[in-house]
Amino acid sequence: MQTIEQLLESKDIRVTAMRLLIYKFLANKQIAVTLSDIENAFEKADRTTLYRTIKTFEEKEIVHQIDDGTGINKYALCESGCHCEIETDLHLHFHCNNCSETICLTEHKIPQIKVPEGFVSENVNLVVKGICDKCSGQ
Amino acid sequence: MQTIEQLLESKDIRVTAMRLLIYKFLANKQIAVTLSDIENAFEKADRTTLYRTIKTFEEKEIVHQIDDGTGINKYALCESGCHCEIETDLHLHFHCNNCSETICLTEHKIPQIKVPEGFVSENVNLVVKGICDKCSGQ
DNA sequence: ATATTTAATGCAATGGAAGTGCATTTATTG
DNA sequence: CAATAAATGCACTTCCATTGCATTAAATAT
Ligand SMILES: [Mn+2]
Ligand SMILES: [Mn+2]
Ligand SMILES: [Zn+2]
Ligand SMILES: [Zn+2]
Repeated sequence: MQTIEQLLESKDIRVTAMRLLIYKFLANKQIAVTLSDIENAFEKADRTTLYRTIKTFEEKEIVHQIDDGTGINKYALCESGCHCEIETDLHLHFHCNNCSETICLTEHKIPQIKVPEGFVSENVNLVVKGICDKCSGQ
Repeated sequence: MQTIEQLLESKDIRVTAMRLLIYKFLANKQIAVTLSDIENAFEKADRTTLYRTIKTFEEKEIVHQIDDGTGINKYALCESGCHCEIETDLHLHFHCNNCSETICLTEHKIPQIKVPEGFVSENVNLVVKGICDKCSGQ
């Protein structure tokens, strides 16, 4: 069991107060968040700092960006030990048309997708839209 | 074999010079195009007109919008007789990381995706990224 | 401990793209 | 031809992502 500080350091991310706060914020969320979500949670902090913090987290692979089709980038912590760039680690995302929340279905890996001759698959983005468990009333 | 005019009329789209031009432009493209692509092809036309024409085509289901993860909406003609809203008609899209082109793989339908209990799937977006046939040199 | 260097943060500004209100032109219909 | 409705053009707005540069804070060397 490592502390957040240790995790950040192990990924070559220098520990700052802001980074710890943002990490904890993401860790507490069960859903993917937008930059604005983070902004609203930390009103005193500058938007740019939040933006760059997320980008740093993304580069160092403790956060992955999610394109759920809303046109707004969302972010979520990676599973510990995940390698988002590897196809076998890719999970699908669910976007609720009712509450607009987007969640990682980390248990649901993306199936092998066949592409035509001559095409090389490097990455797959799979987003399912519909009604989430909370909104479907069950 | 129906003319473009007949196709538009059958979909309740009034025929105008601009609409015919845009339709032909889309029909000649083998790849999905952005609004800017259309803008560049028709410099005399106003962007709003092009925008609204595409939106009309989309509503009337002769064009589908593609979110390939670049953050810029792309559009492509639907197959004749397709119903983009129906899950079984959904095909996957391929985005080339080299030439940045996005193409419809209309032959490749999206496989049935399992979602957890309580979730209801209404729509699926599947984008494969990698190297296209032209760029892979084969 | 202090000076030097490097990284993080804050502020201001930019740019791209989507979208809208309203006036004008064009097409349709009585 | 007059009346009506739709399409087009122009100006403007909003939202989000991104960058340059000055400032502050942290890390390292002296
Ligand atoms: Mn995820
Ligand atoms: Mn397509
Ligand atoms: Zn929901
Ligand atoms: Zn290519």
